[in-house]
Amino acid sequence: MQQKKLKLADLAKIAGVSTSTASRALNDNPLIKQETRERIQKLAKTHNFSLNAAASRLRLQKTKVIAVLINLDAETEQSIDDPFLLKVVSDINLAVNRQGYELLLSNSYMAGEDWYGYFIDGRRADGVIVVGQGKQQASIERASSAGMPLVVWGDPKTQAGYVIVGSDNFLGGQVATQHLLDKGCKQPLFLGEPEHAELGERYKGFCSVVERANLTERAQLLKIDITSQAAYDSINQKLRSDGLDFDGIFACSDMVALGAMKALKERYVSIPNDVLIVGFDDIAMADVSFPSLTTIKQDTQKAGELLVEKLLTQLAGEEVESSQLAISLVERQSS
Amino acid sequence: MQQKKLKLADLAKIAGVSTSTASRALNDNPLIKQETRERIQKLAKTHNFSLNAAASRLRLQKTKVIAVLINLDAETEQSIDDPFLLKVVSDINLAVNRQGYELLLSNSYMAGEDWYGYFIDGRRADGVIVVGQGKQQASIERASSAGMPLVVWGDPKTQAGYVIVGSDNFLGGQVATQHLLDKGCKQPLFLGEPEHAELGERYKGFCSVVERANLTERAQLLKIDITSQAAYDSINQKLRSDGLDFDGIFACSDMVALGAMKALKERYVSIPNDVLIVGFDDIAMADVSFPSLTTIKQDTQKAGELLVEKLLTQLAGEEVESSQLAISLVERQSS
DNA sequence: GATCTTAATGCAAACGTTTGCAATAGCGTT
DNA sequence: AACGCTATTGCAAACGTTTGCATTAAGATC
Repeated sequence: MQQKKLKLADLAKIAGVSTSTASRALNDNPLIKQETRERIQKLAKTHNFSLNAAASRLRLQKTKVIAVLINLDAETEQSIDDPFLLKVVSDINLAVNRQGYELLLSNSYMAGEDWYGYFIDGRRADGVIVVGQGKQQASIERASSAGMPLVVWGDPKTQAGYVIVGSDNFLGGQVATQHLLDKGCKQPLFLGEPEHAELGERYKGFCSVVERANLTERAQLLKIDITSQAAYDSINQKLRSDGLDFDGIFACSDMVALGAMKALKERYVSIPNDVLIVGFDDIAMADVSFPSLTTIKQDTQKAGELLVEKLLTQLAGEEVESSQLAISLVERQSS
Repeated sequence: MQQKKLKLADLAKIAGVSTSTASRALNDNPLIKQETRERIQKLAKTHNFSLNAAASRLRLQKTKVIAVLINLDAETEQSIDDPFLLKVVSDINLAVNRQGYELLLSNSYMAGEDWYGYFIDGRRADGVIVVGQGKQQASIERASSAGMPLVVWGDPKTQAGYVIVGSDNFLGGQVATQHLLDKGCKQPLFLGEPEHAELGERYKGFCSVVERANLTERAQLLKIDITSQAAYDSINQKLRSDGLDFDGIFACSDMVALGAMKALKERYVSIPNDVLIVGFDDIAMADVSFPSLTTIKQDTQKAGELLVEKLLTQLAGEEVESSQLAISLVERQSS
């Protein structure tokens, strides 16, 4: 079994130095002679010694932890199932680790109302990355103005008192829609939820292109919950009631696009011959579906890096600004 | 801006009691008069007071944190992209929170070799949930025999010195394969990686059913990396070199199944008329693909709850045993 | 050889909780 | 009036680091 936990003092005794020296040695403090440092570090390794993070955090008043707060709209407790969001979290995780920080995975359920108190005063994390602006914008705003180091994954165009990193959703909407038109679409349909911050920008992009092409009369908006199931259902229903009165879909996300695609395929509407489809996100499934899905790619890896970098800069006391990530059109069979 | 952080002593002073009383009051210790307790709790709320978790952990020698260690096979640093794994993590997160614990998201990159030292001695977490047995079984074994509270998501049939929670993969393989045969399949193909712990069991289930039906001669194994891309590539290549010499596929995961499906559809092989397909996991995409994918559903929510429950039981000092989750066949259009 | 400088190390306080034990107050019993 | 009992509360130590300051050792300078 495990022998009793070594503390720094024990290690120091073994090495025949004081705890201060041991501490400094482990932190590679140049005050300590190079040789001594190496000796103690080696000793620590052979004895499987680890510093007590709790003690260290108490003394240093910082945690080397970044909290990631997944901001679910749902009032209902439920796990995330959009693969895109999960990908974002996973890429943040990587970026966080690469900077030598650890990642506390949290959500509004744990953090309660007073995020500043919970995370910062509570010494659970040094800063927070919020994934998804959702409807809790009030909580974000409050935490931010309380001085909490904070970066949000959302739409950078949002006018807010906090730093936002996100794709250029407006441009993405334009590119996607323009692509539809270029491919001959005359009756474009937007499938999504314009109330939502990021998706709303995509819709605005859609509208601007449609207007420029004088197609406003023939364009449509189909408002749905942003799940593939809802997309499937509502396209189905629309086909039943209105028939096929559109020839191109810009879906607000890939999951939504895939749901719509399924409904169309079941009714033998040919993609891309009868209806063109463009999605958003570029999740793994976009490439694997049949026909494969044309989409707007969001660079989640870059996103993760940028979110973390901006947060660390804030922690260092410097001012930071929101920024927008470039998007790119990935052309596949559905268009 | 933020006024200076209140400490327990300050709150106590405001309330006109000692810190001990304040501490006990916040922890609802019955030593303190009911009335006093309520008064102090209310005061804490109005002043946005939060206990310093670092100090608390130092003193208590426990963290109320559970670490989730994602055990990637890949030597290459890379983010996870199998939606199923992410779903598992997300459901663990929920279960962890429901028990009043927090979730530290980690991976072998951060934890290094000496997991016990890093998590337990380092006072970063009270216990660890490992997702995926992967190839690091040695690290797991070592941590476990060092006495680390630990539960692994994997295949419960594995003979190992640690507690495992997982689906009945063998039975799942049998059910899936039997279903193929019931639907008239005469030349079943297993698509996956039999070396892998969980997938290997699925393959064994496949074999046992095939044997019982005297189809061993006509059954095939196609060994691939477990990504949809690899599945797509290898089915493509197989069609080119061998032609269509199978009429049913049991894919080791839904992502793999979807990759295979795409290859088949591109060559106008009809699903389910020419080839039946059954997957494993029941990710969201299984329902949305066209044709929708018959699959073996794993109950990730139950998994999350069970993993956490078993870990907490271990923390309480009791012995725990591995256990198997029931699986179920979800029949859709692909079969 | 006394003094100064520099390099390396040690001492002890502080971070903010929790808790065993001691202390106090209030009240009934003899 | 002294005592014992119970219900509350307070005192002070301990958890294991880190770091400002003091100290020591060793070499350099006059």
